[in-house]
Amino acid sequence: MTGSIRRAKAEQTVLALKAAARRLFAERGYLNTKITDILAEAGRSAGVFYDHFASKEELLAALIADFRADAAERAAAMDCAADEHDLSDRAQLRAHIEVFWHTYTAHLPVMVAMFQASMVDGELTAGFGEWLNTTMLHQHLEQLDKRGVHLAGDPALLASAVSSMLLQFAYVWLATGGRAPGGTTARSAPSADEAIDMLTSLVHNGIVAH
Amino acid sequence: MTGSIRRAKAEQTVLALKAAARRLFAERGYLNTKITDILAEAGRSAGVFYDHFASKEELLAALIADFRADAAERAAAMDCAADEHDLSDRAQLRAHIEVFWHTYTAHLPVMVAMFQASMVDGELTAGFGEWLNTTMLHQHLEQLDKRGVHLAGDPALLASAVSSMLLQFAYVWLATGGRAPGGTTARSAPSADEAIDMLTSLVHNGIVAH
DNA sequence: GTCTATATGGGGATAGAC
DNA sequence: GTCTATCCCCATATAGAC
Repeated sequence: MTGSIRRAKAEQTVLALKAAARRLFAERGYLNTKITDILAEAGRSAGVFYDHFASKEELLAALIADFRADAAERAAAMDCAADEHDLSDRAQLRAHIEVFWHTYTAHLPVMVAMFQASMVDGELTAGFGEWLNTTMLHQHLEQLDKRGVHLAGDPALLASAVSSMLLQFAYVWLATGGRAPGGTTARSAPSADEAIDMLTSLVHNGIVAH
Repeated sequence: MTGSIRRAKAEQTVLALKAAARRLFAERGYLNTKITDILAEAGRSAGVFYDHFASKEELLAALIADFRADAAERAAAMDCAADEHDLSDRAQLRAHIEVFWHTYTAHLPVMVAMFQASMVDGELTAGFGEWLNTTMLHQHLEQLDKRGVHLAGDPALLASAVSSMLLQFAYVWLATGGRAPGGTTARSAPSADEAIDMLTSLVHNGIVAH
């Protein structure tokens, strides 16, 4: 049964490489991380990487798959179908944003990596915000629209704007280590809850026409 | 007077390099543009680049300087001091967003480059949105706050969120060639004016508490 | 499955002729 | 000032021993 032992060891190595990659992506970013660095961080030596992944992109794809699985689970944990939600209800909206925030936080390395990879790839640029944009926002907004709520603009545009804000804001906030943005205000650093509240208010008031 | 001739030729080369860089940044992005490419695009040969710039970053710095000059001019053209503005007035807010949009459009290559460079650099990540964030937004929001307007959150956080939205939305919109985001809606592509209207409504309603 | 050693190539950067 | 030629570093990727 040496076969299964070998497989187990390989599995261990794959996990070690993924873990190392996540650490480095969070620390220095995806583009600045060389395959060599990942190997070193994982305590493995040169050739090993290619025994498990064809390229750095493929590793990222694996991480994204892991992320998607977890994101789907978190989304499902919010129970019920999209048409039962009502984003014009503040509490529900906040719950959505909170899920987004915690998912983003939990997968920060992958988020950073996707973000940076999309800068270079072009193919990914358009498709990047989709898990958020289409999955969570666009449909909900269409729903509201059909339900007769007078929105601030075209649902697709609105969804794009809101997801842009959430993604970029979270990126700046988290990827820079939670330091308060702006910086001129001499206050104690705002908490994540404060940020989520602010985002909730902004979106809640912003998406409907007044 | 060969000295001045040489200087003039050098100046020409610098301009040619900058122009070539702008073209390529817009076309394939900053990170994907190699120094070699810029030289080829400018029709110059290998060594020339380093006679004028120490690195690609330095070239970008020069482009940013050009941009800042123009941006300052556009901002000044909106006349008057910051404390005379009132972002809670929809027309004034729209004018601000319009200036941002047109400035962004006019300097798309530099915007793309700054954006991408800041994503990778980390040093720049925080500092990137500042011309917009601090110059235009943060101060205005502080003003409103002091004037007793009840904002949706901490001015610094709000400013960061709004600038995040504007930058990311414009990036996705413009850098991907103005293709409509989302894409599932089978409508004719929305116009820039439509986008600006939407952003105006979103911000206008979003920043004040209701 | 994992290691060491090494081949390959792209792109940054410089030297020196013109 | 600009060109050609070249160096060199570093990351990717493979070969083959263990």
